[in-house]
Amino acid sequence: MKSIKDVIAGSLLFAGLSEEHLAKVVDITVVRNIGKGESVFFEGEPAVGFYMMFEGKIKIFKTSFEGREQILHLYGPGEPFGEVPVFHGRPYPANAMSLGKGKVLFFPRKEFIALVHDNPSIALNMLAMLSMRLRQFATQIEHLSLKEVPGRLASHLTYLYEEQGSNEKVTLDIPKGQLASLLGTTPETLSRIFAKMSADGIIKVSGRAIKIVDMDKLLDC
Amino acid sequence: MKSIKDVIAGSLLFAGLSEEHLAKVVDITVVRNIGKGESVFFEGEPAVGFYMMFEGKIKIFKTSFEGREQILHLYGPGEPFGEVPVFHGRPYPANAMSLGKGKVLFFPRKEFIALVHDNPSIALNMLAMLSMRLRQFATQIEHLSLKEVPGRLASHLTYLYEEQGSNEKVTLDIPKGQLASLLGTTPETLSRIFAKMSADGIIKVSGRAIKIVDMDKLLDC
DNA sequence: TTTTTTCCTTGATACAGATCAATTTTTATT
DNA sequence: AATAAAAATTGATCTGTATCAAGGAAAAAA
Repeated sequence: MKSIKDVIAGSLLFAGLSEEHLAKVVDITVVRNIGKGESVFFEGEPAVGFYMMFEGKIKIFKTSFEGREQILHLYGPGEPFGEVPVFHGRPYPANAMSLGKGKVLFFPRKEFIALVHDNPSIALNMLAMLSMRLRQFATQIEHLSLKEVPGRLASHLTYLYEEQGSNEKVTLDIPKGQLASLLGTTPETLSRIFAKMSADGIIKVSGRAIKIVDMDKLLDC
Repeated sequence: MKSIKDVIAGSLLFAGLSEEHLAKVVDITVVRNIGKGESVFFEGEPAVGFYMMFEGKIKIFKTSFEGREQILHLYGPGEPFGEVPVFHGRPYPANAMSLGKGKVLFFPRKEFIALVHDNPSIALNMLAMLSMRLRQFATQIEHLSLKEVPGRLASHLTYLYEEQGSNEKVTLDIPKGQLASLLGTTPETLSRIFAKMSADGIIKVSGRAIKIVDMDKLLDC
């Protein structure tokens, strides 16, 4: 089991810090246990700091008036979230809810800002972090607007494929209903598309395990 | 007519810099004239620096394989663009094209990074900048996924309403076709919705001038 | 293991919005 | 002012996907 310090030191945000500075970071961290489906913060809530995933998985999402949900991000251990308000004071722009049992680290705003002043490299890491997220968002907007659901699913599967490395088999790391919300569609539609892709000999689905049978066809979606 | 220094000093990115530092910024800037419809950079192109709008208006956008276009941002004087690649080296994530005749300022990556080292407050300004953009993107994703086109148009009109202040009249600052691309729809659909809203007594359209007749109904869209 | 709950799938239907096509209006150019 | 080019509108049609509804499978709890 990883320690708080392990996770912090292994994160991109705090990468390259000296032992001394790392200790200071650990010093201001607060650990919090979260249960399945528990909220860490809500959209519009005033922000007094930001978080980093310690154990488990969290979703950052928006909800419509009618109750439909769009996932913006999924974060795992070592990934910070809720940092946006830290740098311009406004409330949290979206909701954060745990997908399972887990632990999060909390960094109070004031103390963190002080740390940044001491350590400009944190600011540069943070800039890189936010830049990466902007890029991801741009891709998500592109997909939502210019691709249809099969294309978005195909992109996600190839993304998992590259991430997971092993042969032609990928494993979904979230329930299919949540994947639907991430792709900007409904569970019903996603289910139908999985069925269609299977019928077309593109993939083979058994539970959360997806075998990519024909990568070329998949990329054509 | 504003000078280069005026625009730089008035930008959020370089806000609060001393005269001395401002001079250094001006020192590394390169001015470039751009014509209507001219591209400043393309998606995938290696980035050697970033830009700031000097005169005119620029759109940042993605295009689909079939040629449909989604605008991610519209920027005017004083607003930087193409900064994302500066902080993690990868190529530009989208295209930039001028909407009319104008001028842009270019900041070479290397020189700018050196400036940041000298002046940590630039880094903090940049963090605030990127945070704001993440927030805007989150809203855009929310709208694309959870709202229908009339709702997106309504949001845009109320946004213009707040920005422009004056009575119940707002003026579109871009052609309607470009607005369609910004809202993630087609010119045809947008045109129909304008017609419908007019028929419903919500707004009154004459060219680019929109009069908001019934704000309550508009917010209900 | 049995029960309960959650998640997923499949069918039938409805609709928002894209696309194709043609015209009109507006803006730019000579 | 006349001509050309670009932008916007309107009609007809088609399709992807949401929604409503119900049944089945898997996972969690007892």
